[in-house]
Amino acid sequence: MYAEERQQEILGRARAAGRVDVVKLAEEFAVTTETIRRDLTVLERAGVLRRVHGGAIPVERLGFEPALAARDEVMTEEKERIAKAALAELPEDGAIVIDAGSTTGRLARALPGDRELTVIVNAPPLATMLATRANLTVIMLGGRVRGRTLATVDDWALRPLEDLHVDVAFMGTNGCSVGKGLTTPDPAEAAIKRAMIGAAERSVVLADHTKFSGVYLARFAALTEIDMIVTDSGLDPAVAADIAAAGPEVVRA
Amino acid sequence: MYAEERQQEILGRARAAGRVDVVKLAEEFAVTTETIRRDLTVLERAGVLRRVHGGAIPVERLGFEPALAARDEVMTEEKERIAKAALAELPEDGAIVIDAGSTTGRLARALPGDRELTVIVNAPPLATMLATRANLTVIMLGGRVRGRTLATVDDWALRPLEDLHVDVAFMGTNGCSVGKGLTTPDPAEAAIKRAMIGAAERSVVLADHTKFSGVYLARFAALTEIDMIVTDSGLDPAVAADIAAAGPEVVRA
DNA sequence: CGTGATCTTGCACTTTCTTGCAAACAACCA
DNA sequence: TGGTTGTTTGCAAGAAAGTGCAAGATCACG
Repeated sequence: MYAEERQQEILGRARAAGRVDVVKLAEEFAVTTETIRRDLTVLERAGVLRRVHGGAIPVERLGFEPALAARDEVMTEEKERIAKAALAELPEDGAIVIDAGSTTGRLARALPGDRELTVIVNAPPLATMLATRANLTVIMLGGRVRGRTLATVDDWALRPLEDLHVDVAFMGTNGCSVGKGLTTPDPAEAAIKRAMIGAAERSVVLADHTKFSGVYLARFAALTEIDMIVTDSGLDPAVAADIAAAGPEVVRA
Repeated sequence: MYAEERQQEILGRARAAGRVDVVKLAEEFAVTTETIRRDLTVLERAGVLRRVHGGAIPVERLGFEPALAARDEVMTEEKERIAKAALAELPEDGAIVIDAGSTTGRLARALPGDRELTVIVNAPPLATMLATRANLTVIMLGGRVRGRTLATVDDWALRPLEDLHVDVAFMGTNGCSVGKGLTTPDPAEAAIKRAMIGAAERSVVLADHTKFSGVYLARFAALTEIDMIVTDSGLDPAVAADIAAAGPEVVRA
């Protein structure tokens, strides 16, 4: 196993568990704690982890102080499958929007290396990850960066979207219901999402099945505006049928 | 078998398996490891693979950029001291701009946690790092993200700056000379830097002493526009005096 | 304020990488 | 055909990276 692979895996575990432990990692990878510490240093320098005494935590859950061992990323298996399935909707070339979010983040990571694409994002971590890819042109939407979601919002993010037209928007969501459509807790984020969908020829929503049981404050799209919803096999087929009846094609990966 | 064919085959295997091993490839293609290494170098230059110690990994498999961390491994001591010294120029509260760059990145990392500040950045990694801090409001400038420097450029980054006024701009630079002022290789980045300085009440440049021996394509500021230059003790005092005579206060940390 | 755990740092060892050079090979052009 | 030119490959020596070990510093927590 290469050092980079180990680091990748460590990052994944940190995001999944909300925190990793030096000694445990050393045991599981069968290396010494020094090696793990060096890995954590690399990851911290890359800006994706923050080291703490005994281990490290991913930057995106730094805002909340001390270790509520709350799992940050759940349903990783399903999200991976959803992202893979959504890749089928990628245009051969052209432009896409990728919304901020953990599932859409996996989609971004899985973008092929051999297709010339222009990618519009509003999440600084996504921009960092994608910008070094030789086959991609990355455009970052500006604006105030929300600490919670690490996504840009507000006026400066909205305005460029008015002048953009992309082939496909890959969107995340917090809630998805037949009656209320797609919802999210933050009105500012809802505004961005709405603008993203407005700028796109087709809109594809990536949502694991847990997202279909909640409704949040701000609606950013009705189901009729969405062309496809990619979810996992855990979604009740009856609900899937209801949604499909309301407009979007439903793919259960 | 031609080199080109072999490289395509290597790329195919890397994408299929997620990784390739130098020694194994050498055996299977019946060539020496040097040849394989040269192939991997070609593929890396094409932007489709990332070489790692012992082999290579396709870029789409990598979720973060390890190369980024490696970039600021030179002059770390000096950069750290420069960043610390520049902190003295922070306003009590108010707004600042932090330019993209490794030295300014260290400044960002060292920002105090007890001061209410609005921070304007054009580098996604900086935005990610700072956004989770409770005492900071982070505003990201949008635009196309350059892969080389991970900084946003072009029109959408420039326009918001016209409507902004900040107290201090902390700038990086590639070259700094008495005759030619502050220069950088990329005209698009020069435009952003120029706009940043224009939006700021005071401009502070962070530059280690190696920056004073080069001049690059595009000038983004004359020395008279700069209020202070923070550098390290490795700078020739005579040069420092020349610079100071041209306008900015020179601090040798 | 002490104690055990955790962290840093320097060093050594092994594996891997780079680089200069020469041989092998293909291509090109009288 | 034969000579020239440029590319590819292999070899060998020196450089660098990754890892583990050990000693000392630092931290968290009772």
